[in-house]
Amino acid sequence: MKVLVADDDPVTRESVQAALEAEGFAAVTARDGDEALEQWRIHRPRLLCLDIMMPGTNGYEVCRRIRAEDDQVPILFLSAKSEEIDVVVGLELGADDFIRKPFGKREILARLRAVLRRAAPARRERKCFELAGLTVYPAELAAERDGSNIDLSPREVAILQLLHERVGEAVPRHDFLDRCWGLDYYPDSRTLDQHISKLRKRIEIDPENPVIITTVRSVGYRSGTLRGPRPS
Amino acid sequence: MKVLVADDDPVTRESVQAALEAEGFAAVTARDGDEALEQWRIHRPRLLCLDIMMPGTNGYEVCRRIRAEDDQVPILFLSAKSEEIDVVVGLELGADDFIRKPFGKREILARLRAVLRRAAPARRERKCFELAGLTVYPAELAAERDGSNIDLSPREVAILQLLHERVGEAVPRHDFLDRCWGLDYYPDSRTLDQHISKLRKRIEIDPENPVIITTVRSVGYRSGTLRGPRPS
DNA sequence: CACGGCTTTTACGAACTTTTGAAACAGGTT
DNA sequence: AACCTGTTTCAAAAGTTCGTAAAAGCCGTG
Repeated sequence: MKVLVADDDPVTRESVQAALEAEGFAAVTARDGDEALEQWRIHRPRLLCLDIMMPGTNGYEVCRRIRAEDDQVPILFLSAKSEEIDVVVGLELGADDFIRKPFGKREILARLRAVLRRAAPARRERKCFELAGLTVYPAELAAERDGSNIDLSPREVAILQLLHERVGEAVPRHDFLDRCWGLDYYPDSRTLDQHISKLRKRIEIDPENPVIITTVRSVGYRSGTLRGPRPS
Repeated sequence: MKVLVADDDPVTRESVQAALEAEGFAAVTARDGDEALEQWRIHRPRLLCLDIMMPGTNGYEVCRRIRAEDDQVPILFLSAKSEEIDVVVGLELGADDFIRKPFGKREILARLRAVLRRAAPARRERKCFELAGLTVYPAELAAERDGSNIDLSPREVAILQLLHERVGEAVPRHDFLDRCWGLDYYPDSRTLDQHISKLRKRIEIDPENPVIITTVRSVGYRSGTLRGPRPS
């Protein structure tokens, strides 16, 4: 997830960058407002942290210009002088949060996540879905089959969700890694197989002859069948 | 939908008003606590945003007086950046959320809607609610199980309330911190676990095998089981 | 300003999950 | 049948997350 950090003070800039990168964000940096705008156009980060006081174009102005093009992307202001932050500015520019310096690594990460969570598409996942007799409740990290409950880990739910989204399709292994593990993560090992194996043991009636998750050799896995579903 | 905004700072008051009106709410405003009470009697808004520090009758006091007449209407506190929000006091008074200034338009709208959504279906429960055999009396800061009484702190009530609102769901740890501790709280520690642990010792029959509050590893906690128990 | 009662943090073991490497296995080809 | 390729399983190593006791921190009281 790309995040833009704009601050003229190299110490702040770099420490924020380091904190973000340590948590798996890709930080793009800028030294001043104009550079921020330029980087914004190039990278289109999913979130911006803007220092208010910067040489040249200041943070407010950068915000205003970005808002002209995109009124969605979350913007978080950093400021050295708390007194100068004005509530009205926050409301009018569409800022999402303000953080006063000095701030801790934990604080900025927590707020940034809060902002992302809030800005995230308010999509309410459907309450449950079914996969060959197994009812999965994503919000509850649980599933049910024949009346008995099975707890699932977030990863397992993600796997089942992906299979459900593409029922009948052979979903390539790589897509699972992408979706369930995160983009640039690439275990070149038996990780996925292992998860599938464990999952089968818990959700299949007969794990030796899987019905819910079937293997598609040299491609990946599939749930359900194209047309003509008969496990006969 | 009528909303009352009480704040002695005209800038905040007017910008919040504008933000609300832009989204289709009818904002009624008040400059201080007494005016807020007066407007409350006249308009009976469906939601209140109260600044904590106001000349004369402060926000907490306004809340207390309104609660004497109506323990349903959602109340949301605004607080200036410098003051510590006393979440415990707020929870005791029956506050529904806290917002720290300065705040973004999106933040206040998001929180306001969240509060409304929460309050809408199951209005503040009559007097009590049940959670796996435990009857909780929020107003009395107490619970009852098998006839014996258990005293609870406001924080504990808040935790149980959140679990009740989302029975069956795996409620993320962060949601507890947000709701039960308030903003600006970034514990890097086992604070939540500690509270859960203490709570379990007092409310569970067998704290080693919790039934009321179960943990959902890597997510948070859950109470109860699947909501739609049978899609049969 | 010490004391008691809370709450939060620290510290660390226990429990659980994920990853990995090795080896057995299965399907399809030659 | 021998081979090649990709999959499954196993067991153990790594890595996380959780629970809790104990220490530290807070706050109002006497």
